[in-house]
Amino acid sequence: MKPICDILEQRVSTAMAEITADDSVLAAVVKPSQNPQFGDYQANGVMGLAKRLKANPRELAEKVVAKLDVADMCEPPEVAGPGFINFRLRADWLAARLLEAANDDRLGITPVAGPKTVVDFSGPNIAKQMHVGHLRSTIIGDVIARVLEFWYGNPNNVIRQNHIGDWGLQMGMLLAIEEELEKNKENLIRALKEDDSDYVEFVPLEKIEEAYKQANKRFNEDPEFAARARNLTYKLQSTKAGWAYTEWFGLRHLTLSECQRIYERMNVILRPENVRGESFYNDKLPDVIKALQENPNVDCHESDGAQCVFLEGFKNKDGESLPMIVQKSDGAYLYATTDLAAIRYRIDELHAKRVIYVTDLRQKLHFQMLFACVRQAGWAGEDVTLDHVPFGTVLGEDNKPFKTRSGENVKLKDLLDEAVTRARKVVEEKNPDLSDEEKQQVAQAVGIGAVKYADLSNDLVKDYVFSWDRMLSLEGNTAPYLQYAFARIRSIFRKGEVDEAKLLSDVKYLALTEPDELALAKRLLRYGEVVETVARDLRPHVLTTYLFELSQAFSGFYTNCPVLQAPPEVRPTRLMLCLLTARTISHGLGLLGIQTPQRL
RNA sequence: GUCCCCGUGGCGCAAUUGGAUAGCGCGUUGGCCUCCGGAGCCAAAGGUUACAGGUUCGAAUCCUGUCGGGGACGCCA
Repeated sequence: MKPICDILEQRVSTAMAEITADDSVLAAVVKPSQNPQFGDYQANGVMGLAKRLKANPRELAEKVVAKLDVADMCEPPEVAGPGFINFRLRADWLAARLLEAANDDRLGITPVAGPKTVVDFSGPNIAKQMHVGHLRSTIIGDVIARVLEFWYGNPNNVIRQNHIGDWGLQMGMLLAIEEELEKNKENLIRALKEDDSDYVEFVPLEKIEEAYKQANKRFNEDPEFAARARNLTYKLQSTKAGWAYTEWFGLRHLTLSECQRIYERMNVILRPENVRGESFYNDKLPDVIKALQENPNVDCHESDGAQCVFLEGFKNKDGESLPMIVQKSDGAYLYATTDLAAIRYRIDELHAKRVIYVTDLRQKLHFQMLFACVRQAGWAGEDVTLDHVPFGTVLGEDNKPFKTRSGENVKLKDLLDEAVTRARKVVEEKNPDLSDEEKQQVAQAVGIGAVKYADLSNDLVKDYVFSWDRMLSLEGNTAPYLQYAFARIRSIFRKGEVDEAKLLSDVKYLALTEPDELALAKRLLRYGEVVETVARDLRPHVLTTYLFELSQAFSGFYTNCPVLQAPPEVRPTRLMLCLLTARTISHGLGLLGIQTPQRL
């Protein structure tokens, strides 16, 4: 079934087309009503049309209503205010749709064919532990991929790409340190291999990260070291046969294994085969420069020793044309170059028709220039959509970027540990009778869920303050609240010893009469249009808001409508409402990468 | 200096991107429930949507300016 909004949109615009000769686009602009007194849905488009036709909007609306065929699903529509058309859904139609949803794995949501889409997210760096700086991109990117996979009904249509930082000077610096250590047989990377043939099992990334910081310092203070680092960078990039490449490969493998563990703990779907790091594009970079220089539509030339692309409409602080540097004066390439190579690869090799970048909003200008450049170069045609999904900063209680007391970036590993520890206390309090193992599983789901939900539940472009107390609260718009709601519904089925398969096959109609039943039913049926909105606008908080409102609607229903003690003629209907609510919460949280334990 | 983003009851956030009387949670006040794990429920108080203009049937949303906060702006990503 299509979302109700879309069904009505189509019906109303058809009616609008019948009463006007104007064949330009006729948008009915159907939206859910904010206020129940105006019905369930409203069409706002007639007022816009009236303006174009210089007609009286109310009269026009009456004409549209006369042509409108919605008797199967709605009470007779009403014209109200300056020209709104209000719709109230019929209880029997709602009931039929709910049964349809209940008997469908996709909750009655029809997949919509979409473009082949690349989602670029996470992007950690080699030799560094993942930290809060990677939190949002990783969480949000995964959600976007999950939502599009579901909405398109075809997981193969969505390609996750992890554009890791695994190349460049910082690698040379680290290799320079390693070179010194090896002289003293104290080597950093190889020591791990000797300890264990599968060095993945031992990952003192902390040690490597320390060496990395040391290398940065040395690089700035010691010219001999700096020269050696540059030389090793060159060696690394010029041949796969040498020591430098081998060491680099071990380092990379080690870091990625650690990342993989983090992704799995976070319930984020991102696998080794999704990794296309900077190194992957290395041999494609010279051709990027060449292609830009030879492209008659692109102004790419040398400036102050660097190769730059100059794009119209971009100015620097002196009001001069702002260059996008694609090759430094020393011949090295930059992230703009790799991003250009990546975008070509995604369009030409992966056949992407839509590319989505999930990064913090400080990179906005970079992506504007990048997109402008590939458009101008003709590498991305009109059939390709390029999106940057920018997000704000995670702040500490002091309203400054979230750091440890000593001013370091908070490691994701530590953050996840603390989330689970704190969630364990909540579980301990709520349900002390669970087995130790189950408590730990639940704590995992609740803790990680809380962190993710807090990140997703407000507008992406805004900063938010990281607060354990708020995100782990069982009250308000949080993951634990929804997980608890789910667990409570599951407990109804346990207590009533309900055979769900039998319920589904037995129930042939739903008797929706109570206002709370109807309100819940209508809320349940809006799930499809919510998923559609998230897929279209890439705004996950629309989904969190919906799930919270759904739970509130359920609360009202549950308070006023007994389920297990209900008389036999209404009990199946109410059980079905419970079942669908639980499934919708679970499915929605699933799209957010959050698990729903049966008990909490 | 230029550009971008943000500003909504005491606090935290929404408002389906121009729709009707700006909603929700926390907190506050008063009431309700001998009931499926209170995730309670109902009611009340609390708003000039930072400010000033403008656009139109209609503005938190669009335009102009001001104030406040954050960010970006040539060899980092």
